[in-house]
Amino acid sequence: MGKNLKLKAARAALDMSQQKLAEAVSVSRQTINAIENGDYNPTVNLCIAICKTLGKTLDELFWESEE
Amino acid sequence: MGKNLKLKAARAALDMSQQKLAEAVSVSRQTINAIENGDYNPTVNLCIAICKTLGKTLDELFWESEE
DNA sequence: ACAGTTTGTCAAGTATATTTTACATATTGA
DNA sequence: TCAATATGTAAAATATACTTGACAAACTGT
Repeated sequence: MGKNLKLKAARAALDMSQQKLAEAVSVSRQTINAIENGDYNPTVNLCIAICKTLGKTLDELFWESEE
Repeated sequence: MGKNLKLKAARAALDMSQQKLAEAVSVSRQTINAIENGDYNPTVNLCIAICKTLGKTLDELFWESEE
C-alpha cells in the first residue's frame, strides 16, 4: 500500500512522537505506526482526528497516498 | 454521526443512484446508503474511491462532515 | 393503476481495523 | 556506559466496517 511519508513528515515537523500522536487521537501507538508504514487502511474519522492534531487537511495528508 | 449531505449532493449532481455508485467503487449499496446516512465511518481508501468516481476531493466530501 | 427503480432498514455472517502484550533494535542524553 | 525514548514488528483478541439477502415505502413514468 505504500508508506505515508506526508504523515510522517507532518508529525516530525511538530517534533511529535508516534506515541504522542496516538495519545492525542486516542488510538494505540501501533495503529499510528501501521498507518505510516501503509500496513492498513484507517477509517476516515481517525484520519480527520490526525489531520486536526497536526494542523493539516485530508487532502494534504491522505489524498493520492493510498491505493 | 450526522448525514453526509455533500456526498448525497455530489452523487445527485451526476444523476447517479446509490446502486451505481456502489458498483463503481465495488461495495454494496447498503454501504453507500449507510455512509450517506452517517451510520458509520468508512475507510479512507473507500472515501478516496468515492471521491474519484464523483470528481471531488476528500476535503470536499469528507472534511468537517463527521465527528 | 401498475411496473420499475430508488431508497431506508434490519439481521446474521465475514473481513478487517484496532487493541493489548510483548520483544528487539536504534538513538539520544547524562 | 547506562537509562530512557522512539520505532518496527508479531500474535491473539475484540470492535466494527462491510456483505448478503430480504422486505417495505416512496417516487417515476406509462
